[in-house]
Amino acid sequence: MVRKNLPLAQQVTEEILSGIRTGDLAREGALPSEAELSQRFNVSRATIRDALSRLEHSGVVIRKHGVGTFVAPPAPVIGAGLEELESLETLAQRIGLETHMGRAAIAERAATPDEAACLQIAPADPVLSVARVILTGKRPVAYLIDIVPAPFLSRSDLGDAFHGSVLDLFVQKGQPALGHSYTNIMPEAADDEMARRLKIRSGEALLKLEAQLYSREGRIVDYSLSYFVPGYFRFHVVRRVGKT
Amino acid sequence: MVRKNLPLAQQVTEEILSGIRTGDLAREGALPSEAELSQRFNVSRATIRDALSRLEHSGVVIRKHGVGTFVAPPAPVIGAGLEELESLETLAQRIGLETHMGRAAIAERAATPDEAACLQIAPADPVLSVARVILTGKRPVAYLIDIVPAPFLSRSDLGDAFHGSVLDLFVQKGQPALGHSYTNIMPEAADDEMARRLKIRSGEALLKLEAQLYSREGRIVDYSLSYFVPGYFRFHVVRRVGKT
DNA sequence: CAGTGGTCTAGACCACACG
DNA sequence: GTGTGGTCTAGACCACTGA
Repeated sequence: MVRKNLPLAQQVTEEILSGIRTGDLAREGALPSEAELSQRFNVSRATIRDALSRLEHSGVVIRKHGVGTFVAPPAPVIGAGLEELESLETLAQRIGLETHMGRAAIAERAATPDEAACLQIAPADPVLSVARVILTGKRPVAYLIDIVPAPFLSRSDLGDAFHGSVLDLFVQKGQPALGHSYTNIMPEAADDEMARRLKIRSGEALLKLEAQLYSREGRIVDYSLSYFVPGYFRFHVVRRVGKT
Repeated sequence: MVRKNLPLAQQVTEEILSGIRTGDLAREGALPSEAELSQRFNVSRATIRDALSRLEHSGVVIRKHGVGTFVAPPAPVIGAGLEELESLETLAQRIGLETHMGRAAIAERAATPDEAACLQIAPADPVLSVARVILTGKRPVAYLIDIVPAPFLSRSDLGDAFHGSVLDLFVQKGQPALGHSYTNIMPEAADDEMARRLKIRSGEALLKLEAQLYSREGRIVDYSLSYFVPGYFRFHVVRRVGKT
C-alpha cells in the first residue's frame, strides 16, 4: 500500500499506532525492540526511533533504557489538552457541547499602545477588533476578544463563514500559515461589565487566557483575551519531568 | 574546556545558547547554517540539528525551511512554562523570587473516598497528607496540598530536607521514577478559610491547579491541589497548531 | 553476560525560498 | 541555480538493565 508524500517516520508512527491498537504489535504491553521494528518495517533504526519518539511524546508508549519499549498505561482522561491549539467551537464539539455566538462587536480602528506592544506593531497601526460572547443554549460560557493587525484580516473576511473563531478563519483561509500560540493563564474576578455580559455575579472567578498567535514566520497575527465561566470547559495540561 | 558526561548535543545546545546571549553567534538575528555550525563545533550535522531542535522547542530560535535559523522574537515575559514540571521552589529561584515554607500540616491518615478515587487506590488506604503555605518575605503567595499514598512517602521522609516541595523530594530520592503530571487548570474564588491562610480578601480570584503525578510505571504517586495568589507567578503554555 | 535503548557520525537526497 | 533546512540511511559505540 503506497502512501502519500508524508515523511517516512510519520507513516511508520501511524502503522505502529495501528499495530498497538489492534494488538498485533505489542505482546503483553511490550513492543518489539527497535532493531526488530527496523527490520519489520524495512527502515533504518533512526527512523524507528523518530517514530517512537513521537509516540512517546504524545504519551502512547514508554521507553525504558536497557529494558524495552512498552505501551503506556491507559490514557488518564479524554479532555481539552491545552498543548494543542484548537478553536472553542472544535473543542465544544469534541466534548458534545452545542455552542453558538452572540452578537459580535466588530471594529476597525487604531491599536492602543498596549495592543501595539502585544502585537509588536507600530503604535496606532490599524487593527481589526472582534468581541463576542459564546453561549450554550441561553447560557453565556465565554467572552472572547481578538485583536488582529489589519494586514491579516479585514472586516470583509468576517462573512457568513464566521461562527466565532478567528483561528478557524485563519485555518480556512490557509493564510497566514500558523505556527504556535503563546498563552498566559490567570484567574480574574469578573467586574460589573463582564458579569453583565456573562450573566454571572460580579466578582465571580473566571479563567482568563491571554494569547499571542504566531505565524510560521514568527509574526504575531492575533492577540486575544478569553474569559471562561467555570464548569463548562475543562482545561488541562500534561507536564513532563525534567529533560530539555 | 572539557565537560562532564553530558550528551554532546546537550553541551552544544548550551554553547549555542551562550553564543546567542553574548551575540557572538547570531549576526542580525540569523544563526550560521547547520553545516557551518557543524564545522565550527566539530560535530556532525545530526548533533547540531538535535541541539537546534531543543532550542526551537524551548522557543529560543525559529527555523525556516530553505531560509535559515533565527533567534526567536524577544521573550514576551519571564515566566513558567507549564509543559515542564518543576517545583515551585525551582521556579521561584529562576525568576528571582525568594520563597520559604510556612508551618506544614502533616498527617498520616486514611484516604477519603474522593482522594482514593483520584489516586486510584482502595478507599481508606493510608496516605500522607502535607499542607503548607508558601511565602515570599511575609507575603503568602500559594497554598499547597499534597496527598501521597503511604507506600511512596512516609512522615520520616519529611526531615530537614523538606523545604516545601514533594516533587523535589521524589527527585532527590530518585524513587519512584517520575513520568508526567496531569494537571487540571481552573479559577476559584477564595473562601473564608483560604483567604485567612493567604491573607487576601475573601472572594478574591485564585488560580487552582489540580494535579495527578504519575510514576514512569504509570502509578499515581501524588495528588495535589495548588492555589496561587495572582501576580507572583505567571504560568503560560505554548500551544501548537495541528500536527502529531 | 546478552539485549535493550541512547547517542553520534558521515554521507546522501529531498523540499523549499530567493534572487 | 544556489543555499538552506528536512529526512533518511548504515553503521558504530556507549549506558543501562536484568538474568
